[in-house]
Amino acid sequence: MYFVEVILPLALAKTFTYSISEAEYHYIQKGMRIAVPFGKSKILTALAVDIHQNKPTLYQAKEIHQILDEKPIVTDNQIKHWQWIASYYMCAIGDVYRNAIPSALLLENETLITQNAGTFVDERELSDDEFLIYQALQQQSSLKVQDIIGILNKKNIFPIIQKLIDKNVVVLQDEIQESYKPKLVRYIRLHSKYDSNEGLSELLAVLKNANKQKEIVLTYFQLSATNHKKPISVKELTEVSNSSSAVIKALIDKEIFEDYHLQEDRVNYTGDSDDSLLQLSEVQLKAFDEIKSSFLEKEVCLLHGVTSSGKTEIYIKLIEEYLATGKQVLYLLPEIALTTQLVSRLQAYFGNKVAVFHSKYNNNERVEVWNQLLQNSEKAQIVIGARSALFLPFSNLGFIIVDEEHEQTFKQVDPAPRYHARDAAIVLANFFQAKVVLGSATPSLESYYNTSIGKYGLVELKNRYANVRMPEIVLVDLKDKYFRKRMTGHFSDVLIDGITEALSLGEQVILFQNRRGYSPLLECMTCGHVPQCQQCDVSLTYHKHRNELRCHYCGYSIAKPTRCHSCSGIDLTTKGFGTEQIQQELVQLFPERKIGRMDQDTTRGKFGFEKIIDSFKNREIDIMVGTQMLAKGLDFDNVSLVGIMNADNMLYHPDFRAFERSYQTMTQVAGRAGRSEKQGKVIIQTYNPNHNTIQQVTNNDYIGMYKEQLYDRLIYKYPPYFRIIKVTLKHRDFNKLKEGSLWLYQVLFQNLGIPVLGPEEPAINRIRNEYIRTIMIKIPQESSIVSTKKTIQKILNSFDSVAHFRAIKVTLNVDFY
DNA sequence: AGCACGCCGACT
DNA sequence: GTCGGCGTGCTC
Repeated sequence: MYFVEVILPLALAKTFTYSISEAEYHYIQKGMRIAVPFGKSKILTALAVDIHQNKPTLYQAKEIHQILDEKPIVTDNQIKHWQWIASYYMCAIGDVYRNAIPSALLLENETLITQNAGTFVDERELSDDEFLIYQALQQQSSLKVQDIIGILNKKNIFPIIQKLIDKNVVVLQDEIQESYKPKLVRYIRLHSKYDSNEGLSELLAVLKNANKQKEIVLTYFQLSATNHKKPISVKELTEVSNSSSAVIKALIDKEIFEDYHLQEDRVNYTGDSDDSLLQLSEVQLKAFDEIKSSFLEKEVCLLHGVTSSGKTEIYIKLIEEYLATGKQVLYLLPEIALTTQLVSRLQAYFGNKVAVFHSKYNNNERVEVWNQLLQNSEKAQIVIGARSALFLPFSNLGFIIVDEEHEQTFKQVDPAPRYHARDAAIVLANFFQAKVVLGSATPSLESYYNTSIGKYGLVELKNRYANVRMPEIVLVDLKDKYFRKRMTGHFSDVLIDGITEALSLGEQVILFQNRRGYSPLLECMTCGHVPQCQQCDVSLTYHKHRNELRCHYCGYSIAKPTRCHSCSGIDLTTKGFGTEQIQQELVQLFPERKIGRMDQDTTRGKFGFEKIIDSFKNREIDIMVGTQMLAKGLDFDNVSLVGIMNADNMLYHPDFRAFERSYQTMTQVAGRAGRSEKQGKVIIQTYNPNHNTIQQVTNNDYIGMYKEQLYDRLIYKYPPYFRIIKVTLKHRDFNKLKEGSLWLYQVLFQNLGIPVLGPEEPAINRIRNEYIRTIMIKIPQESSIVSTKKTIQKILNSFDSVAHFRAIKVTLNVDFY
């Protein structure tokens, strides 16, 4: 009796046991994928984590369906790391597995049903349903399970298919299909009969009357001469000869050329590496040495360097050192900062050793990076990626960089696993005895705190690279400006003058407005009614370019009404403002200038972001209006002025991190100003110019902000002094939810003996027709996290066993960000 | 999580 | 009389 223990890609906490043959027992290794039957009709891609001989007592183990790998595709360290994530972030191991592995490696469960050609079918012997399937198969050669569900309008179709199989009417085919397909590139070469010298003259004779074709043949010879026998792709030939594929096809048809295919990596860098130039400045060199000496005693080092202090060069030198020792390097960045700018900079230095991994890469590209790592290939010595790159099969990881360490996007919110990539990276590094550098101009309070207690090393860069000065920050008091009628729309006279001056000098301007859309609200002037989302507890946002009202939570949208839905009044006005309205106002103010906008609405698509960035870099755009996105590690060397339209809506977010985040965002946005020799200027418009946070931004006083906020965190019981677990409860029935959350709160409060807050109705208390309540659990430093989590899990289990509450959906967010 | 099963109320 | 809502239990 032999068994394999597997993880399934489902939100199930436990592993499952399947029976295997003796031969399979000797073949299967931990980390291989195995297709297993699950439930009545499903086949899932499971991951083997253990092979044993302990027969389960409570149930009959099913046999596996098929072994999918010849070698493990997941390493022991990965499984260990995934298990840590599941337990620390309180989610199912299946959740981690599903999130970690490229979906192309989770095979599609696509059973194809085809007609059994060999048998004669007596239609009279078929039931109605069976006949419908039979008939459909006369139209198309194969059907998928989903198709049949559609045809019969039934869910349980397997008994019917089984009968058809028994009657020899249909057969099942290829149940499991690898969805990863290697990319093939079409190449071209001269047909072998023209290899000789006589062949060549013969060829020119044949083409005497076909000029275009002759041209291509000549280009081909040119290319093969310059390319030194490297294969010539069809794409290259058409481009260089400036012809069409039709002409090439004609040549292939004439048997002058022949085409062939070679497998190629989608992710390929072809430029030459240039490792001669990078020289660290004295200051950088000092920081570099400090980091290295901090690594002698500490695993993690925080590199706190003001914007434009040249952190990237230090990273590059560090990477170089670890590469030299044969180790792999992981470079984590927030998704949004993963631009071609940085990637090409690294590739320029390290050539083809750099692999990139992020969400805009398609499935096939991800599998390629995965496989390269698995083979410890030269091509993936350095992986640069967003948080999910953490899950790749590293074998010899030596060094991790978490750049823009303070970014909240490192924390995954939905779906589970709700992990923080920075923290999970540190754990991963521990498995490999690897070192970690956290980099930021505005470190998170948590990380800076960890340096103050000696857990992490700290290295600081206090000046900008090449002694570029920090930008000058000008505060504009909006209250005063409105009072004195110095405002044009949302622009103060100071800001307009600043923009005019910068533009007249041929410089570019960035304007930051932390809100997309035209204006958030449409309000009836007669009765004050504001249109609401049907499914969520929010007002709809007005989007002018599509003339519609849209919900930013569920995407629900309606055309902009001409009359108030409530009183039919026609006097509707917009309230508040977003990026789109700023853009409109700019068009009025600077009609001859080109104005761009960067937010979620304008950066869709694989290269949407890059396109906008590039046109700004190429100075096709004079003024760029944008949201958060603008703040994230982008370098523009011609921007001399940055305007923050309204600093207040950031400050007054109902969130314990609001001030920390406002400081970070404003400082980061401000850092986009004045990158070359000239000092940049930042204009901040605010109603509260004397607010501490605004003053700290103005004086570049990180320590002041840190100390003030840290004190608040201690008083109000927040990180880094307390660990936060946020419990979210959701249900369609308001009263049931209210009862259930109160029950859960009371049990948690009574059993944990630590601060528990709630149950709170969040500001937005209904999304997609589900009501929401939250409970906050605050774990003090002296309490055991592990045992607290165990207790919480137990309480959750008993919550689930109360019949009346079990339909309430509960999610846990550990280290809520 | 997803899904089938089974029990009740609103309809052709 | 049936369709379809959702509460319940289970998946090796």
